[in-house]
Amino acid sequence: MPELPEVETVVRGLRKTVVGLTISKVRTNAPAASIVVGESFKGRSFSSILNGKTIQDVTRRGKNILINLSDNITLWSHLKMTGRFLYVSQKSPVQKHDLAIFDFNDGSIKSGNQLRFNDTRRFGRLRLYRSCEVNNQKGLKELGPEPLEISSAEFIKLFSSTSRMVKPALLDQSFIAGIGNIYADESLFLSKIHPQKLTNKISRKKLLQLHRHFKRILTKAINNMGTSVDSYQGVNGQPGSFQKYLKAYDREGKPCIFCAHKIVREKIGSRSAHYCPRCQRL
DNA sequence: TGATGTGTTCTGCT
DNA sequence: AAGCAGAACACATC
Repeated sequence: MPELPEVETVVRGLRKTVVGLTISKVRTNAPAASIVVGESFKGRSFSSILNGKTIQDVTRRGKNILINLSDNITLWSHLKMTGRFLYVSQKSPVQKHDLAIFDFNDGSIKSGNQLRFNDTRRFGRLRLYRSCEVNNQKGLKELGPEPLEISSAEFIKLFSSTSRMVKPALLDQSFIAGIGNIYADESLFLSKIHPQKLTNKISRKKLLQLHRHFKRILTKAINNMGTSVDSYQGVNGQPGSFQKYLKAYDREGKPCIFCAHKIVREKIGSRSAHYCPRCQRL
């Protein structure tokens, strides 16, 4: 499942492969919901807008990918659960779930590769907006702070500003952006905080630990090119390797690394939470 | 065959 | 107002 480290890995992969290239052709094979064109384009098609545009840079906001194109146009993508960008040879067979295929001008590039947006579950999105309006779109404008940028003081302030269970809060993109189930469970485990603990009832000391731990975990996961417990792959098809460092997520029934008690898995805030009931007390 | 899980958005409840 | 539950989305997997 792509969360911040996986999305960051994809962004870095796109920077290495397609920045500087000019789009020469776009083919789509997607349900209407998967590809959205902003109203200011007045009914023009996705492919006609993209044709001839040069990819200038690629950035990330939370779990969102922003591909900035020439003429102040931004291709905004969210991978949801199974979305992928793959940079592959034009000869590689088109897959059933390749929803969009981008060809590039040859120019000086001789690779003959193309970029494909593939999504088996079709929850992922590609959206086109003018760069000046993209940040005001629903899904981007209400995002909370970036976890790798927030200071410890801001972090403590954020947690004291509300009273809600910490696990659902961490998953709430408007509370803090980019964290999903894997890294929420991992950071709460290392900080020894129960997932149902209320945000404003966590001690300052524990909050500082949580702040430090999730920065450390996210950074280490990025360095390992993400976590592949399911189907996640980077732009070149490579899996991540952070799964070998998981201590709580996907370890139901296995011994806690601190006390050997079994890790439990329980629905909290309608999402499964993995934690050690002995180390993480309410 | 049917339940499950996954991120996000939406609706409706308290 | 804020937070929560549940549904919906689409599909593979078990």
